[in-house]
Amino acid sequence: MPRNLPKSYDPTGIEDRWAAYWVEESLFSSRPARMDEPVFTVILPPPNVTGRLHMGHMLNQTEIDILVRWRRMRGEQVLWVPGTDHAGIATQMMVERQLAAEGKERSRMGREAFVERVWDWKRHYGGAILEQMKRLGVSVDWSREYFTMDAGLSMAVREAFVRLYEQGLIYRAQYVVNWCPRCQTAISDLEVAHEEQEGKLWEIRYPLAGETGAGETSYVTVATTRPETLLGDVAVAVHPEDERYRWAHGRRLRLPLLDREIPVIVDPWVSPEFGTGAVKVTPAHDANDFAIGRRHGLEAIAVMDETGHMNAAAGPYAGLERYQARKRILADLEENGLLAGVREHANSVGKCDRCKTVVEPRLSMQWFLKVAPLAEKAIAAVEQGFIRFTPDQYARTYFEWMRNIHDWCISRQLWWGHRIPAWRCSRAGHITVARETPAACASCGDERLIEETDVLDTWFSSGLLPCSLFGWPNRKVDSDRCYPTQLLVTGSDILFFWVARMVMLGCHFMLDETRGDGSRRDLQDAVPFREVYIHALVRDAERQKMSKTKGNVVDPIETVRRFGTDAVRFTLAAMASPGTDIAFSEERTAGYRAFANKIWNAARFLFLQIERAAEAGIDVEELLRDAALHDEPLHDERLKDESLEARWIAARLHRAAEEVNQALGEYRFHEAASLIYQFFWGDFCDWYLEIVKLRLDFAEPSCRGAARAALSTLHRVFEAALRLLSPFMPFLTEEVWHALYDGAPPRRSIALAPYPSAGCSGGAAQSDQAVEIQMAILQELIAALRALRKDLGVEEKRLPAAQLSRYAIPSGCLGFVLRLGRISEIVSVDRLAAGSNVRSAFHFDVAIVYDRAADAAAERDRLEKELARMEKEAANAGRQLANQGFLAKAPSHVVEGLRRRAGELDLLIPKTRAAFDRLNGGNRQSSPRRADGLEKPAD
RNA sequence: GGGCGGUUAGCUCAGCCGGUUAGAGCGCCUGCCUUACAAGCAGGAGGUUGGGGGUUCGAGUCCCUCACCGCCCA
Repeated sequence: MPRNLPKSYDPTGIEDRWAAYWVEESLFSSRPARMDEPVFTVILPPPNVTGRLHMGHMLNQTEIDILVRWRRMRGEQVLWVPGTDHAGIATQMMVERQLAAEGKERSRMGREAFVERVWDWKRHYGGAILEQMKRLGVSVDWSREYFTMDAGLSMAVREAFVRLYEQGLIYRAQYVVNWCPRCQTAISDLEVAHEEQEGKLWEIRYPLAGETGAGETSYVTVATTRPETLLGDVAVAVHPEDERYRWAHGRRLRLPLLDREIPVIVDPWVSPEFGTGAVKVTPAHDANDFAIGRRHGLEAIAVMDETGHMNAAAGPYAGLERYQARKRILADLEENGLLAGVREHANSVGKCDRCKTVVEPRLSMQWFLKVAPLAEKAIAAVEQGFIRFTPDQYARTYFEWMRNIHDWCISRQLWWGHRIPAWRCSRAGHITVARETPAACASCGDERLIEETDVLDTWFSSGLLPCSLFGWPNRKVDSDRCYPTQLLVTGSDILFFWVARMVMLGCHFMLDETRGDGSRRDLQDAVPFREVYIHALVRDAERQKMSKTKGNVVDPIETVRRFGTDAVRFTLAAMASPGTDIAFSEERTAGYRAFANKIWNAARFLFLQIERAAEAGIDVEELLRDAALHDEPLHDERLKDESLEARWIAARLHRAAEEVNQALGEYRFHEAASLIYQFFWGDFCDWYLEIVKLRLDFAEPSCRGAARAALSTLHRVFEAALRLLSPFMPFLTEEVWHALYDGAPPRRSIALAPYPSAGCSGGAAQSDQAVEIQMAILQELIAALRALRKDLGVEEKRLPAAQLSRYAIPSGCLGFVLRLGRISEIVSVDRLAAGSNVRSAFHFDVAIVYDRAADAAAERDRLEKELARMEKEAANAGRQLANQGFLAKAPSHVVEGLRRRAGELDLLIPKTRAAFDRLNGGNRQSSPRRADGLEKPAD
């Protein structure tokens, strides 16, 4: 990498090159070189194998990558394991669509051929999202890439299933489950999204059977939102205390349209306030009705098939699609005079999370996991602090869910996934659950076994990842080193789906597991991870949720192409304040692209100086070699740079490093990003670079020593700052860092270099603080000079003289004050002339000698505002300092600080007021007077 | 219905254990192609911290309440 950089930073080719280099060099593979040391293990939340990278992934991966790069640079052994999820429903749908395009159908090709076809698809297209991750340069260990259907992971899934079954925690039962008629599978409660929707509540008369009662007592009116399920009704239920229906207790009704006789039953579950107070009971198509049916020994009549069409039991309506059936049934009821009324009714409709089809509760045989015993341990693990959530309010959400948990329906009627290891014998229908395909029924020895066709919920396998990825239940070595993982970073949307289930399964299985040395794990070491950081959602710039239908989806790869990965990463980090959603904005990203360019140009400046030094005959390479990887830029005795700016920039670097390290430790990405931004741009570029320009005079023999020292400081601070930035902007820093070492860096990558720390002094030392205070005064002085120039309208090219009182510029600093303040000379005087060319600060009064006055109106305005502000503040301070309560109770540094501030105001207010008064007086004169006047002393 | 979070500059957001003058980026205004950078430099304007009440020597920060917005669960 030559030190010859183009004028502006173009990430395009550079990023591709380094992304490839990091993968080729296996830079982030964790060789188990140090077996005895703990490994900082992180699992990538597996994206769907069908997925394409979206902003949520990029945020997630940027955050993990920053933390992981940071820890790696701090010398920890880090292992970040990437992989993908087989995503049962999504992948099956994808391949079915592909087949449909070829005029083929899954059912006709058979299970084996279909599954083979999905594997084909996976081999061809399944790696897309991982390739995108490679392009983004995430520092994962690619040699450990996983797929949830891999043999080892599948074996763990089977083992987990069998064990849970043997422990009585998995059972098979007829139950009303959430059924998606489009996906044609059961889904879990979590996969149903409830939506408030304007619907209707129909009131239907069920006449008394076998007798013709009179008026109100000749029928019972029920209310329902799903009239088509009426065909499966087996009873009408009322509340036992509901006086309106006491007459109907024990009577029988005639089910409209089908003429089946059904009883009126009483059950306290019925809410008299809802609808008419009488509800139809359809055990096969409603979970609550199913429970009532059980209590009353009622049969369940299914009237729909798995596609949402009416079946034979629906009599004349058989074959109709459910909403067609609803229409027809309503029309027929109306015709028969049985429709008593229709009301608008807002009800919550459950939709399939994946395809948005309205879910149809359906009675079917499914496999369930009894979660209560698992939840108990999962709750204890968080309660006892073995798992910590950030932001911590998620712990409460987690508890809320865990404490109200229902059994988990884990079977799916799909072909793609982990097939449930169960067999049913043909003789008696006994179930045999086994690790290996059994030869005969475990109960009756029947050899005619039928394998279960259902597969497991995808989350069942991802829930096992922390265990299965590190070899559970076989290899202990990896588990001992890598389990528990240290950190999980993920979005709140999968808190229950994934996080909670990993905790349940991890605690359950690992608690039984012994380590390699035979010792048992307690709950503290059975948890799947020690820390969970939950990040926010990425929204668009208008804070709208990104969605394909709205068309406001920001494609990260496209955005990266336009602004560079580093800029996008930095944007995400800078906006990732814990607990707050990110409104992703392109303007902001453009701003951080500018930041990248700024650093690029700072590098160009440094390289130019190195070149100039070399031309002047200085042994630059030696200088740079000595400077490699120094966190203490000023600790080299041979190159002691004792200038104020050198000591200042070193102090700032240490302070920034200390604060960045602390912020990252607490997942405050936005704070870390902003600290680095402020340091690099605000301190290093705006001030230090401008000052150091004056020192780099290699030609003048008397300055050579100082110039050499200054170049060394410049180089060291810049190099350390690159390392500070590297986890946030890995590409730019890698490129510049390699260039800095002219292609022969001390490590293969900046990512393997040490992260800057607060320095051996442990942060800003006493002397550093004095330097920072001194520098702050000089900055204020320079700012005052610049403001004065502007007020007085001094032409850009002109360098007027200045006068200064009450302050002596420290030795060695005059040069840069003149240069940055853009003045020709600065004369110390005892008292300054008064006029609009004067600015006062607590530490100094300064004036610019110029033949024009400032705009009086603007100046008056400014002074008036300043005066008002200061007077208000002084009054406030005065009141507080006179308050005995404050003096007695406030901590001493607060009181001291306020006293000091009051002292400053005591000095500044009279000065400002005098200047203001003078300006008012002066204004009465017709023409602007000369403002260079020394005729009147300032107060 | 239950739970959680939010409301701070034109916009997007910080603001830690309550403590001295509420910050940043972008945008805006003014002037500059000052040899690293116009993706830049310099100077500036911009705030009754959603309303009301309380605790406190002291409240953007803690408590109560109202209004509005959002998320999760049923």
